[in-house]
Order: sequence, then C-alpha cells, then structure tokens
Amino acid sequence: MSKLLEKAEERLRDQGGRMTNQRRLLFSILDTLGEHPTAEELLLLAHQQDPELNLSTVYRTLRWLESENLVSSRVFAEERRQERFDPALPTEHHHFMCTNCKAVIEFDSELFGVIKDHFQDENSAKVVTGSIVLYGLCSDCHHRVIFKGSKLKAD
Amino acid sequence: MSKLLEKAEERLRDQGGRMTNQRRLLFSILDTLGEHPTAEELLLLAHQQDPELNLSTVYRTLRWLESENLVSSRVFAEERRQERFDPALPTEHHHFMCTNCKAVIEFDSELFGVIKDHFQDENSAKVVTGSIVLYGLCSDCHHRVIFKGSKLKAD
DNA sequence: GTGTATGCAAAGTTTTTGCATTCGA
DNA sequence: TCGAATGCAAAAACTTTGCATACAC
Repeated sequence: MSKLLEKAEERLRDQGGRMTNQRRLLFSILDTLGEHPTAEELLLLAHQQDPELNLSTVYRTLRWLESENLVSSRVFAEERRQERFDPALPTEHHHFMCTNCKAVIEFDSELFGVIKDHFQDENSAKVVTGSIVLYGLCSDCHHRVIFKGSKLKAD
Repeated sequence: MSKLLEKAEERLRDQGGRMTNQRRLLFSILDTLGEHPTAEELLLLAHQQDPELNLSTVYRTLRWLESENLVSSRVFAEERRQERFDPALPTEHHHFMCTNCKAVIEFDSELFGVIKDHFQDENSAKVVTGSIVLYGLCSDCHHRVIFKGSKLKAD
C-alpha cells in the first residue's frame, strides 16, 4: 500500500522538492482512492481534511505527478469534458466507463498486444502506447434497467 | 461520394431545417477531408471560401451533426486538449495518432469484438460502444527517425 | 536563511449562449 | 413572410500563471 506516496516522496527527495502537507494529503487520497477523479473532485475530497487547499495546488500536484509518470490523464466521453486522473502506476491497462453512473472499471487485455503488433506490421509504424475505452452500463446499472422492465434509462 | 452532404441534406429536410451556404460549405469540407479536424482547423479551411464564417457556426454545425450521429468527437492525448471531429459515418473503427506529426490513421480490428464480449462476460456489464486509440510514430516519422540515426526526435 | 510551494486573483483556452439581424423555404 | 440560422460579443467551463507570502529543509 501507499505505493504512490512512497514513490512520490522518493522522487521529491531526489529533486530537492518538498513534501508539504498539501502534497501528502493529495498523494494519500490518490493512493487509496480506487477511482479516476477530476481535479475538482480531488479538491472536494481533500477539503474534508484541509478546507484551505486550493485548486491550483491540485493541478500543480497532478501535473507534477504526470511529469513523473506516476499519474496519467485522459478525457472520457462525458458531458463535462474534464480531464480525469488515473493514479494506477503505469502498467498498461484499459478502461470501461458506465454511461449511467460514470463509474470507471479498469481491465487488462492480452489481445491488445496483438492489435498493436498487427497495426505496426500493416502500417510499418511504431506503436508506443495506447489503450481501449469501452462505454456501456456497469453491472449494477445494467441490472437495474432489466428489473425496471421497459424503461430505457437506468436511474 | 458526398455521403455526409447528402445525408445531412435529407435530415435537414425531414426536420424543417435549412441548408445554408455555411452548412453546405462545412459539410462538403468534412465530406472530402480525410482528417479529424478541430473546430478551429475546420474554420480555417472554411475561411478559404468564406472568410465571414464564424466559429460559433462551426461549433453549432458540428454539434448538430453529432446529434444526428453523422460525426463523432474525441479528445486525443495532445498538448492542446481540443476536441477533434471524426466525419466517418458511424461504422466502428479505431484510431492511431502519430505523436510527432499528429496524423490520425483509422483502422479496424476484428479482435475488438472479442475484447468487448470478454469484458461483458467477466463483469456482467453491457458494453454499448468503445474504441481503441494507439499512439506512436507513423511510417514517415518512424523512418525519418531511423535514417537520422541516434536522434531521439523526428522532426 | 533560502528557495520551493502555496493561495489568490487574474489570465488563458476552448466551447457555449443570448440577441439582434439575415436569409432560406 | 416568418421562423431558423448566423455573427458578434459576452459568458461559461476548465486549466494555467504571476506574484506576494508561507513554509520545508
């Protein structure tokens, strides 16, 4: 546990950066949160412990983590086009987002490598990275729809 | 050819909408352009023929096309997080973006269906849509790097 | 003590909206 | 004619930045 906090601490030490209370708080939230928060959502969570913490600190911290490859960001197909930050240490993985409740589920795929290789071969290109995004209804929302019968929309 | 222009014309007729010069121009650019322009890029192209055309008209037209499922939008991992609009009629397809020259290449994958099914089964979820995005160097940029020997960055 | 990080406010970017005017059917 | 679409300007939504202050080392 506390992988990100530890890693970040180490990186800070190496670069002569400083471990502030704000950073420690943000790191630990990201560490234990099994989600993909927007900057705003992260601020909200942080405010439970430090109501003074500022949005720009959140962004600066996230950008630093990004530059250290400890966090990555992506924009899902949501109404609000905010970046969502993924604290999973950079192992290759993919995402499913429930279009109803916005939950994000991560998953792995052995076939992804095959797809990359295939594209490379066909296009004599060099694929470096990439990922899959799926949209649909998560288990909960899907079953809620079924039980409600003919309703088109889960709630 | 002119698939999008025709389709859009039909939809407009059905809804009592109007085929203006601005719309005709934008439709035909999207129709023949084999790319994924941002709203701004589309405006620039349109300005070659109608310098009066306004950015809000571009957005309004793109949003209408989106609502008609004649265009879709996505945000790639670029410095500027602008939406890019994909005029491909809604057949399932995927994207590769060259991180050097920003070219977008579309591709199909038979394995994608397998991945979706697999995710559905494992999570008892309902997958509705989704896609793959790959990043790397396109053929041209890749080979330019090779020929330049040890240089890390293609230009 | 010194220089890094923070908070705040202002600015930057991208997209949307209100409204008077224009224009297609 | 008359209602839908446009242009313009202003606002909204999201993110970044400058600067004075605070604080970690």
